[in-house]
Amino acid sequence: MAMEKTFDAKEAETRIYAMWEAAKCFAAGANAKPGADAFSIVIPPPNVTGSLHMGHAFNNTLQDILIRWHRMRGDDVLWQPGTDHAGIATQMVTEREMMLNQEPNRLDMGRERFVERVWEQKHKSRGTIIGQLKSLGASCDWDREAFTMDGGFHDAVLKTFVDFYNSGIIYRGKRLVNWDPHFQTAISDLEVESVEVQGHMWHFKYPLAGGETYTYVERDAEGHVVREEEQDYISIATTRPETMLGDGAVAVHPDDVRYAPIVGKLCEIPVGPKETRRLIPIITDEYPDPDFGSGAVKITGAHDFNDYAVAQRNGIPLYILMDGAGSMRDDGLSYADSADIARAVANGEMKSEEVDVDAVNLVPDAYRGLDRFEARKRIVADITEEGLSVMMPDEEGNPQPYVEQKPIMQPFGDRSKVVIEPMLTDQWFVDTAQIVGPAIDAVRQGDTRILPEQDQKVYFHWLENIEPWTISRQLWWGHRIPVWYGFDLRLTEFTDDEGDGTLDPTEMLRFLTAENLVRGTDRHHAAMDADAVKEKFADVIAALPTPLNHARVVEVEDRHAAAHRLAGSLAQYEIDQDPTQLVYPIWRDQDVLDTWFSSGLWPLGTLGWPEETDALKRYFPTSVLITGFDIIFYWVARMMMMQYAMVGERPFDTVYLHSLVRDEKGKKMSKSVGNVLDPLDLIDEYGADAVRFTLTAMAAMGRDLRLSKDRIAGYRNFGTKLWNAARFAELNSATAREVGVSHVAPKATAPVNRWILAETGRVREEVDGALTAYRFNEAANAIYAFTWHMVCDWYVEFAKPLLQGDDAALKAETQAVMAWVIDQCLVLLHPIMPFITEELWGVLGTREKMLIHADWPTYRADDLADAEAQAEMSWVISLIEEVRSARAQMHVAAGLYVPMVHTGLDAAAQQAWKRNETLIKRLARIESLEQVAALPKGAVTIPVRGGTMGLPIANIIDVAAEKARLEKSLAKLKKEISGLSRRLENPKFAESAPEDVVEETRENLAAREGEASKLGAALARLAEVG
RNA sequence: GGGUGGUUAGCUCAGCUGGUAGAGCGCUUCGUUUACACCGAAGAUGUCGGGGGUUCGAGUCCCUCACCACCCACCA
Repeated sequence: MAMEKTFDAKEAETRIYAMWEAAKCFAAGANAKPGADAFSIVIPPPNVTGSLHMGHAFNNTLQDILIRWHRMRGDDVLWQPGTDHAGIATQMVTEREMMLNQEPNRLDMGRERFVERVWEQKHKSRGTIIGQLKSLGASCDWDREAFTMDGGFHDAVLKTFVDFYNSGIIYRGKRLVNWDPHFQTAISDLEVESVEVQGHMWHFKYPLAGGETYTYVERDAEGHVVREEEQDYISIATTRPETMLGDGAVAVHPDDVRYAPIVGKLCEIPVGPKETRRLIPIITDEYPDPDFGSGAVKITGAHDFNDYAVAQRNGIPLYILMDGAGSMRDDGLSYADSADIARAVANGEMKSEEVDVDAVNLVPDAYRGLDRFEARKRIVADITEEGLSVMMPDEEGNPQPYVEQKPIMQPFGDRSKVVIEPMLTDQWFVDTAQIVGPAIDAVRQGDTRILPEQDQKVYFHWLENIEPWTISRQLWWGHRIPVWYGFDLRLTEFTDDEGDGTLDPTEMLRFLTAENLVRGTDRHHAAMDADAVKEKFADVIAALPTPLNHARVVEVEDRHAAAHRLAGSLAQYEIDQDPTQLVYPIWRDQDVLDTWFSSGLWPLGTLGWPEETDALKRYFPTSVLITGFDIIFYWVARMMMMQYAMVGERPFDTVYLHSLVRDEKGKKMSKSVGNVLDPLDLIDEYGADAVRFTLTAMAAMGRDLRLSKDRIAGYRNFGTKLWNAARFAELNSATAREVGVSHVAPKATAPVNRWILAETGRVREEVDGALTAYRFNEAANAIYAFTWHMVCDWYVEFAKPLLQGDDAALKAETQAVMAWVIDQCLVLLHPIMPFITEELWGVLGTREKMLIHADWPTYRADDLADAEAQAEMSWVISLIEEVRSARAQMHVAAGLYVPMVHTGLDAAAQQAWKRNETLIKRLARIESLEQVAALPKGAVTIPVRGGTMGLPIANIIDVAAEKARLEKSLAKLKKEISGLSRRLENPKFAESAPEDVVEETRENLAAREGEASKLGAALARLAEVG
């Protein structure tokens, strides 16, 4: 069959992939030799509704290279694929589509139906990304494809949650967390991005209580008074005036003498109805920086992380001002009642812990229900109007409200892009400090290696300063938190009418109305499933007084439903006095787990844990994780912590963190900027092999890579080059099909064949060495340079005369060597360019196995090394290069064959000539070689090792050009010679430098001097001509 | 404010444990020699960011400065 001139990637890639799949080539353990070592990789699971972007293409190319390489080496290989349910992202995608389809929205749909709807979305889009990975050539064991919400995986998540819960690693609490007002859920620190934006800082007066005054004195660095005045207020700077309503105190630094006179006094928050304005104390704390702003900070514990810490330290009450959407609250108690409670706390009549923060609402009616940014505007306007802004003179000296324009770091949700609000809410947390130890030690001790090594520092820094991890999300799509709640009927405040210290069931029942229950105390339990939970609650019930101890457990939707159900049940009991009809309602936590909590279990979960599966035994710990450095905290660190916590073992032997793929200008690819290169488009245009090779060649460790289409086209051309080398071999019967499949290097006698075999041995070691060290780019470059510049540029050219010559034995030998060498190129290139190599493998021979399962070579460079042949061929190559260079510069017509002479070549050179005469003559366009006593006048001089050669072409030579050429070469040589001799003349060099370096320098110098003298002689001859 | 990486040919970047600079693309000239014009041959281009130090010798190690990028961080 005649080969086409180019490889049709589009047609072939699909066909070849299907062939591999049909033959189950990717299955775990396929091509494993008996007793082979396991080699396993878990794929970083892409979002199930996502599509392949350049980062995925890069990431999976690297994984596939390692997988294919190890598979060919006969290891027991598993590449575990799968997708992530990606809570927020998938919920977002689904809701967007529902909106486009004009389906009812999530809330109208209800939780159960909505979750079903997301599953539909999942099923619909799952194939997309998987198909895209396949078109890239990823050789995952697709039969094992996992999903983070599969039943088995869910078991792993549940078990982990329950174990953590039972050992106190997971806890629930009302804490200040990052709240995303768009998605209306808590998010973790990592999902918040700080962005610098232009902001304002307002300066307001908080009047001192009772019109009190003090002398405010400001001094410069030398202690001179720069300002002194009587003030009846304290000046506060804030970027968030809307939070003033929730202030609990004003704090100043204990050493700040300016405010010493008023510490402990009260000041008034200058917002809201005048008659009900709250007074808050002026306290001291280390937190305020006296040099910043006025040095006085308002403390709003429920809406700022710093303030929260100050409030905790000083017992300052927390007041929640906003709802989940980021609007000023319009629920709970009236403003007047709330203000009364706040005053009672301030007076010490009530403890701040006793305040029901969810009920107290200190937002005045005028601001209730306003969006937070609208409220800010109104409050600023109101304060300014009232004259409570601090005034500063403008350029003309007229006093103006003091508002600084300044850049501030503002937190945004990484997905929603809205301003994140610190919110005081009930959430679940992982106390990561308890499980972080082994994850740090593993890397410290080298049990797990992180590459590039500099990223270890980042890893350590984060883990050593780890904060609790907020794992609950107020979403519907995800692993629902396996915790059920029931009312603690023992602890609720009953009125003991008889005062005898015992609880009368009837008194209890009267008290247990829905309203009281809703405000009562919960008691929660976690378990693997509802049955186990019921058992737990049975114990709780048994401990209750009669008749409640007869109640049976019933699960209801939520807390409200539970309260009503219980109240109803009790009302019924009042009537029929039948305790067996009493129910004890429980309800499940409404929240789901952070997606990263489940993907944190990816290695264990995909291998079947908590079941003791064979896969787990065989492939865990996994060999290497390849992922982007941007998820080192999100994912890598958490996997380390979680696998250690659950099974006490490292999840990976090595973690290879790669960098980001950027556009050709170095910008991060993003949809909004529109600079995204879609890997699928590129695959379509250039073929998967070209895209893969480009990414591999650019994968220098630890550096971002800039992708350009030119580069991809260049590597597509490389594929064509390989294709045509194979095509040449095929046309000349130099293929495995013709000469037979050879697993070992054929024997060769001709230097040119011995030489290429030696070079093949070298490149095989180079490729293996580079891959072992995860230097993907070096592996790519080594095999690229070998294939193109050794095999194509030289060997194929050398082989032409031999293949077309009369020497049958030499021809046969060359065919055998060429067939083998090209096979080796295919084998060594296959991990990087799987499609074209597999195709050629099939075209060039009939084999026992497909290339994907071919044996990776183990011959060593030393086995194939041939010093004599290598030296001889390097002589031949440099001769040809010299002749070509001289001809080009002398403008000798490219196709013209010219005679050549030499002046007494030494024996080695003569032999080299003789044995390679046909090749040299053809490639250098030499007609003949004759020995002469001296180079004729006007000859072009070609200095070679072991003699001087020349082209006696006086009739076509341009004397001036030749003179210039020689002088240029000579000048370069002289520069080198002077450098080398200066080194050798330095006595310290000989003393301290290693012998071989000194020796090499000497040889170098001698060679340069020899060449220089030849050029000098040539110049002299030219002078005679002139 | 900390941390990390970068600054090498016109462009994009290699250069691992110090021995005196490379690749691809682009550019110039020549070439349809029966594998390949997605090609071949030849060629031009570098104070390796500035300064200092260690060393016989530094793009490579140390210090320092400048600029760029990214990550982390609570300055109201």
